[in-house]
Amino acid sequence: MALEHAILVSLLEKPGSGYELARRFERSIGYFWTATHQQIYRVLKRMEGDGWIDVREVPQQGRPDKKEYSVAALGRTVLSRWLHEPIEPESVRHDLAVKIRGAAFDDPVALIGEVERHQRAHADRLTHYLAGQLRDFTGPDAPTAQDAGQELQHAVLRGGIAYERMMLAWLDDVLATLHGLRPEH
Amino acid sequence: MALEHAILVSLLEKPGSGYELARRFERSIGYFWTATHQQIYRVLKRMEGDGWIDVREVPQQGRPDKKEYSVAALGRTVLSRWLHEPIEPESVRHDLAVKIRGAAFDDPVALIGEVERHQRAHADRLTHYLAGQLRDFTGPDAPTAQDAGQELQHAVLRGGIAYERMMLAWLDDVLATLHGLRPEH
DNA sequence: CTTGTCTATGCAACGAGTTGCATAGGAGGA
DNA sequence: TCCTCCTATGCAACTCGTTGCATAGACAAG
Repeated sequence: MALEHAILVSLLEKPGSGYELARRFERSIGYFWTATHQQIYRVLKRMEGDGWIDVREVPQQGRPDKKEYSVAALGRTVLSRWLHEPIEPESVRHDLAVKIRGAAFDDPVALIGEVERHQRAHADRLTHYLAGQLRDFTGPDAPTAQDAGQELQHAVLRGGIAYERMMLAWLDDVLATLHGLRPEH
Repeated sequence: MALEHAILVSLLEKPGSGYELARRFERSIGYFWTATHQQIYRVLKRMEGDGWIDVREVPQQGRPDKKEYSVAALGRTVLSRWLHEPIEPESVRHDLAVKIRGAAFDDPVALIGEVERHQRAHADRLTHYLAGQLRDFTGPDAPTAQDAGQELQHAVLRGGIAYERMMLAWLDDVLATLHGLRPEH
C-alpha cells in the first residue's frame, strides 16, 4: 500500500496538517492518489505512533489550532526502502469500460449522455492541469532553473496531461462507435 | 462498486463457473477490472443468494465438477438500473507516480531500472492486446459482420491499446527526465 | 514415485477504503 | 439572528480487497 508513502512524499515537499494534506489530495497529489480526510487522519496517527513523522502543535488566530506534521528520520528511511523495492504495475479499474461492454445487453444509445459527461470531466481536468503547468513550469512566472524535485513533479504532471488527452480521444472513439450502432438498432 | 456488475456483464457474454470467471479476470475483463478468485467466489455466492444469478451443477470427467452460473432476470434488471445511473469518473492510483515524485528526496537514478521494468510490462500488455485485436477483430479470421457486442468490446480494447501506448510514451519521457538529472547529481 | 501443475472450490484473518456522523469557533450573507 | 460555509480534527461501522491457507483428483515430467 502506498498511502503512507504518498503522505511521506507530500510532507517532504512541504510539512503540513492533516487538513492541508487532505486538500493536497484533492489537488496535485490527488491526480494520482486519492484519499479522504478520515483516511489521512487515521494513517497520520499510526505513522506518528510508529515514529515516521513528527508533530508540532501550531496555535492559530481566527481558526482552530492545527497539528503540523513533518517527516522524521525513520520516515525517510522507510520511504527510501520503499523506493528501492520493485512494485507491480497498477491494476486498473474502469467502471466506464464495464458499462460500455454491458451496454450491448441494454440500450447502447442510452450510454451516450454518460460518455459525454465523462468526457467533459476529463476535459475539465485537462484544462486544470494545463493551467498548473503554465503557472508552475512553462509560464513566464515559473522558476527558470528548476531543481530535481520540480523536474520530477513536472514529469508526473505531463503524465496526467497525456492521460487526459488519451481519454478524451478514446471517448471520442467510443462515441463514434455508439453512434455507428444506431442504425441497426 | 462494480465487481458485481463486471461479473454480470461477463456472464451475459458467456455463462461460466467461478474458476472460469477468475481466468477471464486475468485476461479480457482484467484489462479494466481486476479480481482474485477468492473475491469472485464470495461475490458469486452473495449474488446467487440475492437471486441475481442462477447456478447449474455441471459434472465433468477427469476434473472436478463445476458450478456454471448464468444471469437471472433479476440480475439483468440490476445491471440495467446500474447502466442508467451516472457514475463518477474513476479515481486513479499510481504507485509509480508517487515513487517518481519521491525520488527527488532519494537517488533519482536508482529509479531508472524500476521505470524500465514497468515499461517492459506495458510493452508486453500492448503486444498482448494487439494480438487479441488481430485475432478477434481486424484479422483474416475475425467475423466480418460484427454485432453491437463485438463493436463495443473492440472499442474497449482500443482503449486498452491507447492506454498502453500513452504509458510507454510517458515512461520514455520520465526516463529522459531522469537521465537529464544525472549531470547535476 | 515424488514433485509440480492444472482444474475447481472455499474459509479465515486482516488491511484498505468508504460513508455517516460529531464537534467547534469564526466569517459572511439573508 | 439564523443559516451556511470554512478550518480543523476525529470516531464508528461497514464494505471491499488482499493474503495465506486448505482440499482434492488428474495428469505430466523427472
